[in-house]
Amino acid sequence: MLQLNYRDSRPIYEQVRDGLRRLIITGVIPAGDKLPSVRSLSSSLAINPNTIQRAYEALEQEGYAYTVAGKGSFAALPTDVSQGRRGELMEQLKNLIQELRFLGVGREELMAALLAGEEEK
Amino acid sequence: MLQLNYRDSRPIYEQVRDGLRRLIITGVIPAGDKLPSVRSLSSSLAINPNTIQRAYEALEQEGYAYTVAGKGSFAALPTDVSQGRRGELMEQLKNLIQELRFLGVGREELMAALLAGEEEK
Amino acid sequence: MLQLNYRDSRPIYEQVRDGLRRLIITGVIPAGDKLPSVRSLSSSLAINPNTIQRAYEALEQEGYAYTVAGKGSFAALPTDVSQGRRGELMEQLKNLIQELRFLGVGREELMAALLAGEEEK
Amino acid sequence: MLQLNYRDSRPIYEQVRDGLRRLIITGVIPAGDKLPSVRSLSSSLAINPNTIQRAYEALEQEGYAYTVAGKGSFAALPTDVSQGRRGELMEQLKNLIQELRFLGVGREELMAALLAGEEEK
DNA sequence: GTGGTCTAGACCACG
DNA sequence: GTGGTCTAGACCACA
Repeated sequence: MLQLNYRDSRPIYEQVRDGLRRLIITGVIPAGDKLPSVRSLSSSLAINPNTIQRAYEALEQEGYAYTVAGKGSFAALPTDVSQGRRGELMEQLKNLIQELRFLGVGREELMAALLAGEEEK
Repeated sequence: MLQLNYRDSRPIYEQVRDGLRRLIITGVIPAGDKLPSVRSLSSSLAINPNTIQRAYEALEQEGYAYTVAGKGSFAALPTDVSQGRRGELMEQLKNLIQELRFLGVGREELMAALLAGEEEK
Repeated sequence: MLQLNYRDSRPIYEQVRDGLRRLIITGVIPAGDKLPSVRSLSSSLAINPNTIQRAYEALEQEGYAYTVAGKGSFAALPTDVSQGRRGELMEQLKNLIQELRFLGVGREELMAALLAGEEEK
Repeated sequence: MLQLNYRDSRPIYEQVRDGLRRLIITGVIPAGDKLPSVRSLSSSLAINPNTIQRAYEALEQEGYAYTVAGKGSFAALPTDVSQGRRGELMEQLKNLIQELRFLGVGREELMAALLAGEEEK
């Protein structure tokens, strides 16, 4: 379900966080559905539970998930995602477009990327 | 010329690298022009030369700069930038668009960001 | 009558306790009136009776309610509330005001909050 | 410098966080000053470094401190404190006043608390 | 069974 | 020397 790369410089908990976020964004885990438990994920990924929990805390802080003690963690609604996250992404987008344009990527190609994302969804 | 933020979680050398890259992308430092020397930057930013050196090495690896022994570092042409960097950015763009769409950002707003980046340049 | 929020980090029994306390404070349940029975609350909230029971015990310890064996629990008089609770609240108030002042909230705004609370009652 | 209570139900890291926050609010640690290092505090309080670090992370999230890797953590400006924290405190204040009024505490006494906080500062 | 907290101890990146 | 990350394993509160 999740792909980890130990050679990546990003810490494990960020990789787990990003992987789970992606599952939520892509609809693999619909809003309201339960995320894998800390323990099950830690054993299936062969990673310490503390590390997994840290990923969940980060995800919760962003607003992509919420946790009910004794019950588990669940995917939140898109409207629950923090405004900070939104602003951060828009900032990233702006910089990304600027650099890609510098590298000679045409507007058409960028448009295509925009629409491609559309279809996948 | 460069703005450092000690409160940023990114290490200093990454901030220097990103700052220089941005100067190149925005055309403040045109292709072929000399980048500030390690010594001058390290003294003007009050930072250890090793840290600056590391930023230059990273920039060179990405292809945004090249070093001439005894002469200094220079801004490279857009076409010199590594293919790896390009692919990475396109991948980022795809994911970014997907997440923003998930968060309810309309195609129009994304288009606007794309065109806005255009004007700034 | 009571609003539970499973996404709240507070345990359920605390939410029940706080909710009941609030009903008493706001006069929705006047002093001497019977509180809902453990059974009725547990079924209407779809919660384990043990959890409800725990909330009642906590409330009783604070002095906001008292239990008559075989009859149920009842809202107590304000004068029955424990001195410990009073002192605790005054301590909280002092700290709260100090922090708000530190954050730049003016005396006027604090005054307004004080008077607003008055009207609601 | 900090007072811990193992009999308190609040987790240690919250006690540390609250204690440090208080030191900042009261001006004992002025804005920009360095907070004790994770290691020094952990040894002086005889607590595991991980627990201390968790307190620092929480404090940073609230905006009361910021961390520079390899340098330490520092007290932030009041204006850096998150808006969420502000709203939370105002909500607490409202509820607190309501309960104290219910318990028979007069407006005069509340005013006094407000002004007392003023003097201490 | 679930998440929440804590300890003990380790290695690494950074400056 | 500093914080950042991770592991291994433990106990507790909650429902």
